[in-house]
Amino acid sequence: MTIKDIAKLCGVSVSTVSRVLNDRPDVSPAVREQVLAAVRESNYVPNNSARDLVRTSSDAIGLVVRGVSNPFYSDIIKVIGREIDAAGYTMVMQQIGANEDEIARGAIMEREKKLRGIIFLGGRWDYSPEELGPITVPFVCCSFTNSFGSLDRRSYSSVTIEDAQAAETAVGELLKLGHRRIACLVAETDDRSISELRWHGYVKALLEAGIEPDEALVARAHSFNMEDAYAAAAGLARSGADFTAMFIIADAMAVAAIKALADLGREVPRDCSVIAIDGLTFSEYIRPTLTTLCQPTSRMGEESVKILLDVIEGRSEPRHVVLAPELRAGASIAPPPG
Amino acid sequence: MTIKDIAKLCGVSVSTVSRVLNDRPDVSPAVREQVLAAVRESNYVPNNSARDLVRTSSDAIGLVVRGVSNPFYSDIIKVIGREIDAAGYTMVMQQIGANEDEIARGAIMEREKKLRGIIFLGGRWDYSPEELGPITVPFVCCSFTNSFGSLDRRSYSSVTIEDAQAAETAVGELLKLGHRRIACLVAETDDRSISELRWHGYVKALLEAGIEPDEALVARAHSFNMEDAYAAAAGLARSGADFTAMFIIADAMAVAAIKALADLGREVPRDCSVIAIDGLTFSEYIRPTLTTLCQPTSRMGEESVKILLDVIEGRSEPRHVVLAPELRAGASIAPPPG
DNA sequence: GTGAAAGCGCTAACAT
DNA sequence: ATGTTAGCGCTTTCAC
Repeated sequence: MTIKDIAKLCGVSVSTVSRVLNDRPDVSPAVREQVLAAVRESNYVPNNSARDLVRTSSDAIGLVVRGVSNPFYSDIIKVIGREIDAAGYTMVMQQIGANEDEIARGAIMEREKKLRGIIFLGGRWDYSPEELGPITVPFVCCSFTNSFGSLDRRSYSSVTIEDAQAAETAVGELLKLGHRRIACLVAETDDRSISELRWHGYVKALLEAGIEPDEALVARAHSFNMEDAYAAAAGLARSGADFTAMFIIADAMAVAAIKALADLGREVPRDCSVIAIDGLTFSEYIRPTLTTLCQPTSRMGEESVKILLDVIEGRSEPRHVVLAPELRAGASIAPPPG
Repeated sequence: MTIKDIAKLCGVSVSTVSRVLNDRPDVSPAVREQVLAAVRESNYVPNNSARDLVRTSSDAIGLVVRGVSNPFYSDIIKVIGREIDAAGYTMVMQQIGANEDEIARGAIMEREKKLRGIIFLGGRWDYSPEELGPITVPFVCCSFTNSFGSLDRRSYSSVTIEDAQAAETAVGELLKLGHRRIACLVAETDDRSISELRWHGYVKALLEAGIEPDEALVARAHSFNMEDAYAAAAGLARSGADFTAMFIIADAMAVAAIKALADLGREVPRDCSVIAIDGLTFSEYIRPTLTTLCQPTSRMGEESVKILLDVIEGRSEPRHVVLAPELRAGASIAPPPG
C-alpha cells in the first residue's frame, strides 16, 4: 500500500494525497475527507524511509550515552526518553564505552539516522571546535559541559549542575561540623571528567578554610563502579591515613565506601562522616541514610530535551542551563569523634 | 557526499561502490581497496533512508520498556543496547507507562520505523492471539512470558527465569534454616505480573512444607518502588504480625524493607531474615549484604537479542529460553531467633 | 569484474 | 485546487 494506491483509490493525484497527509492547506475539504477515509480504511502508513530520503531529515533524536553503568544515568535516560516521545520525536540510543569517541559516534549516527539533534549524556569536557566539525545538528551536553575545552558557547547547549560548587558545598558541610582531616574519594583527578571537576571543588573548599590538601587523603578508584570504589575506600582506610570525614564524588561510590569502612570496623558517621553528590533514590535506603547533594534529575532531562527542540525548531539559540543541586540531609555526617 | 561522489572520486560506477559497501564478492581487490580508501578519507556515510527505501526494511530493532523505574531493567537495557549495536542494528527505544498498551505501541512503531523485530521488556502475561494481530515482525518477551495467556508458543519467543521456582527456592532457604512464620512482600498478588508469579512460588513452598499460608503475613506494596515497599514493610511490622523471616519479590523492595524493619527496631537477620530475587549489584553493598537469587541479567539481554536476530535472519524458529537464577549468599538470613 | 539504468515511495517545484 | 514530474541516494537486475 503506497501513496500511489491511495491516489488511485480516490481518483486523485499523488501530490494531492501527499498534501492531505502533510496537512497542507490547499486541498478542498471534500477531497481531504475522501483521502483521509481511504487512508483509514486501507490501514495505510506512509513509508518513513521515503519521506526521510526526500526531506533529508527524520524525526530522530540521538542519545549518546557514555558510561552507562552509572545508575544516575538510568533515571535521566528514562526522563529523556519520555520527553522525546511526548514531543513526537523518536529516540535512538547508542551507548559507548569509556574509551570510545562520542563525537565520532554522534557524527556517524547523525548521518546514518539523519538525526535532528543529539543529546550527549556523559562525555569529555575538553572538545575543540575542530573535533566538532562533523557534528552539524544541534546538540546538548547533559550533566557535563565544556569547562576544559575551547568551544564557542554559542555553538552548543548544556545542562549541568555547578559541579565544583556542589563539591565545595558538600565539603563545607563537613567543615561546618568541625572536620579538618577530610579525605576524598574520586575516580580520577586528571581525566577531565566530572570526577576531576568535583575534586577541584574539594581542594578549593579546603584551601579556603586554610587547610592544606593532603595527597595521602585522596583515594582514586579505577572507575565509577561500586567494586572499584569499595577497593579504593578500603585501601585508604587500611593505609593508616588519619581522617574523620570523607567527601565522595558520587552516591554509588559512597554506598560502597560506607560498606568498606564498616567492614573494616569504622562506623559511619560515628568514626567517619561521609557526604556525596548525586542523590540516588537508593541512597535513602541504606544505613546510615546518605547525606548527599541531589542532582535534579528530572529537570535535567526535561531541560535537555526542551532546549534541543527549541533549537531544532528554531525557537531559540543554544543555551546553557545550570541547575542548583539540593542538599538532602541524611544521617551519614556528624561532628568529628572526640 | 553521496555514493555518486565516491564513484566519481574513484573513477568507477556507483554500482561498483555499492558492491564494495555491501561486501559483495565480485569486485577486484584493487578497486575495493581504492573505494574503501576514498570512503575513509571523505568521511562518507551511506544514507540509510535511501537504503531502507530500496530494501523496504530497516536495521531497527524496537525496545518497548514497561515500568522503567525498576533498576533491574537498567542493566538489561544496557546489555540489549550493546548487543544490538554490536550486531549492526539500531535500537529504537520507547518507554510506556504502567497502564499503556505495549502491543499497540509496538504495532505503531513496527510500521513507522519499519522495525525488523521487537523486544518487550516487562509487559502483561496474558496476551491473546487476537491482540497480537498487529505485530507481524518477530518479537521476544524479555523477563516475562505468556503464562496466563493463550498465545501459541511457536509464535513468539521469550527469555525468563523460572520465577515461581525461584521464589520456591528462596523460601526453601528460609525453611531450611528452620523458619515457619515466613512473611511475604509483594507488589500485587493478582496483577498477572512477575509479582503474582513469585507469590505463587511462595505459597507453593509453604504448602509443600505443610505450612498454611497466612494472609496476615502478606504485605502488598502499591508498586515496585522503594518508597511503597518501605511503607508496606513498615505496615506489616507494625501490624503485630508474628514472623521470623520475609521473602521479598525484588531486591529493591528488600533493601527498602530492611531499612523499614531497622527503623522499627528489628535488625536483619537477628530479628528477621530477609531473602529476595533479582541480584542487583547494589544489594551487595548494603548491610547486611542481601541474600538473593540473581537473575542472570547479562545472559538474559544477550539471549534476547540473539534469539531475535536468529529469527529475523531466518536461522531459527522462535524459542523460549528459561535461565536458572543463582543464589548469592549474603548475610541477611539466619536461623530464627530463640 | 564492471557499468547503465530502472526503480524504491515520497515531496516539492512547477504547471495548469 | 489539483496534476505532472523531477529527483532524494541507494540497490539491483541486466548487459557487456
